[in-house]
Amino acid sequence: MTQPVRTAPTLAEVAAAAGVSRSTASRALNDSPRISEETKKRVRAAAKKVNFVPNARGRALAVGRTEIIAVLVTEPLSELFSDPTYSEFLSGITEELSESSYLPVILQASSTHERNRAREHFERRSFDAVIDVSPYKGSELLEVLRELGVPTVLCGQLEGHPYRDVFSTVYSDDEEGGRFAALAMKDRGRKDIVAVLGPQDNPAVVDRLRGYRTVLGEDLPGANVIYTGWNSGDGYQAMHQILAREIAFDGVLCGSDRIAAGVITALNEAGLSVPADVSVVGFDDHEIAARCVPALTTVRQPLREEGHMAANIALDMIKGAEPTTSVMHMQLVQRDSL
Amino acid sequence: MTQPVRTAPTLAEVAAAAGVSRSTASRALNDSPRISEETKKRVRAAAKKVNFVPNARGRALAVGRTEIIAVLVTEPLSELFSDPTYSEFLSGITEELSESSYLPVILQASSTHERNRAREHFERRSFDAVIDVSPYKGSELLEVLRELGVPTVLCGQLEGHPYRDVFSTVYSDDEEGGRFAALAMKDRGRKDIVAVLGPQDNPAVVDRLRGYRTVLGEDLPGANVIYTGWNSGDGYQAMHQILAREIAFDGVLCGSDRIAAGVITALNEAGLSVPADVSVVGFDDHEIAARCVPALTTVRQPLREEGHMAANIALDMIKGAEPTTSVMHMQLVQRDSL
DNA sequence: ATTAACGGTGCAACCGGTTGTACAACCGCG
DNA sequence: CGCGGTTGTACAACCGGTTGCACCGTTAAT
Repeated sequence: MTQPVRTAPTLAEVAAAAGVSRSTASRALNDSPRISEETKKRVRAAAKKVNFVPNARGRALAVGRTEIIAVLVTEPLSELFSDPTYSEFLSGITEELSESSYLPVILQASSTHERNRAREHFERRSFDAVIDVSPYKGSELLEVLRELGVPTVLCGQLEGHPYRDVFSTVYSDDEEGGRFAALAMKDRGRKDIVAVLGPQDNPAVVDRLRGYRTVLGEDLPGANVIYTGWNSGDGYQAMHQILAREIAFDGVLCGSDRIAAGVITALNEAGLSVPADVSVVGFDDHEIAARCVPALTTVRQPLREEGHMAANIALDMIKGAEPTTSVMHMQLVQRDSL
Repeated sequence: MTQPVRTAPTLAEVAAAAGVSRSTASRALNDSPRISEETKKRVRAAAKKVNFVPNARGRALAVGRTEIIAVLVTEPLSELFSDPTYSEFLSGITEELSESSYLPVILQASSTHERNRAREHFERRSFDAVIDVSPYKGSELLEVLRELGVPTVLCGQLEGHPYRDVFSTVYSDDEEGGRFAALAMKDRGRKDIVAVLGPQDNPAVVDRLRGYRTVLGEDLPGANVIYTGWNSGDGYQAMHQILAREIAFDGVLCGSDRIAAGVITALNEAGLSVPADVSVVGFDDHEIAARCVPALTTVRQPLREEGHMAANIALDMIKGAEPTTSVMHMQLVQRDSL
């Protein structure tokens, strides 16, 4: 039982233990070419012996970086948590940054109060870069980040791209995804389409619908478009509403795989067979998609790759790279529900 | 259109603008009693004028604190995200800390790789305290934190309390919650009980079951205990299995409100009425509970308050307080499903 | 009138690293 | 032998704040 509350060893102690100066110790540990192999070995041994780890605060001050990247979440956490696509995306970020010395941390800023706190820490330069996961809200913060010149990556397309020249952007081409889903329906010969989408104010939803329309035109009448939440329960309920209307339809485009799962359940309960009577196409290629019965044909959104991309761009911007915009491409995953 | 990439003003600039020394400027801004009101005003005006915000890195080095508290998540994010109780708890932490100058950040450490990264940043003293949201896994990290003497709060009861003397602990009394739910069943005269719980390896589940058993004894036979996931779909499926067994039961104890929602759906589909034929009791008092039909009787877990408590303990420990253990109490919320 | 007390301020050291530059020791060369 | 050129190291400044202490000018007490 070693006693804790050990005070951390400093570089000076390492230097003393190795019989060199602080500067030499620092260079040795940072593998500077100016230090002899001999000395490096001795310093490394000393560092290991006293369990030296460079103090983040001192290092940050000296090098002008904290090596921490904030992943900014401006939605309520509960909303974030209810959308499983986020977790995939966030994992992508973490995964990529774990190759570097940078640490991603999630920063919640949903309430005004929280946003003010976040703002303060941005002003204090607590983070080297910011990845904004849902830049649709909280634009005051974006304004602050712009003014401060903090490297920032927006995940999602901003209408009118007000910050295009200052911030980088990463997003999946939702319109393309919509086209892919709609094309699949069309190829299958489906003519009377219903769409059960996510929230109407969600930009991705808007874009996907535009994609649907590009392909389907009047085969997807406005009355057949329903906006709802992202969950299977929402899909279930929406499909019940549609069935109650007693309109004819032979295809359902869904805003998420979970919506699709609910839709299929409702269809089955109504005695309709998928895909014999009705074709269903999901969105996201969430793990639930493969487990559906029948397995769900869906549009895969490269979320993890998007995370990688966002992280890499952030790193590049820290090194001084210019802002860029990169678009990730969607992909149709053929399974059995079409 | 002001141009960005402004380099941040330093304390020296403020001092110059106010015609005082750096030290005086610092004290004035920190409201030291040794500075005259006159001077404070002048310095504050100067600071405001040049938009001064103290640099986190310099400040951190000087005061020995980063003013950042890590909320450590050792489960996969997806798991965290699938459990809505977390979001409530996390909000509690954020809420409480937003009153202080501390910033909570979520640190994901599910993979070994991520854990190593986290470990490094702990060793570098990047954070003033750590709140471990799910201390059941990743004990190597706990060991590191103990050795480093980083103030740490564990959220959840650890078997054997191996770190009781070093870390603080906050948890809800799950066993008590189990007793409350079971007592309600008993008072209602229910004799044949079924339990649809969360994952078997979850400590809260174990404790709750113990609470059930304390009250019900043989009214809850082992064969009637089903372990499953936390979602309504899981509850739905579990109840189907139970119904297929054709055993007699008149009460269902559920591990979460969402499980309960699924259970009720399944019961209704089977032609059983809640609460006339079967009583159902949930857990958590999640928002879904009040919206259920019939409205769900459930055990309220004071998640938000638990978050407040964890945050406060962390702050106290940073100031040097001894580790403490605090138990939050459960509460039965009577509604219509019993 | 001298001095102690005190409020207000500045100097300089410090937190823990990194880095520009000076310098000493050594080499080979003319 | 003296020179320029390497190589390896140390000194000291610096990053941007905070803080112990000395010092100044007042005013009150003796």
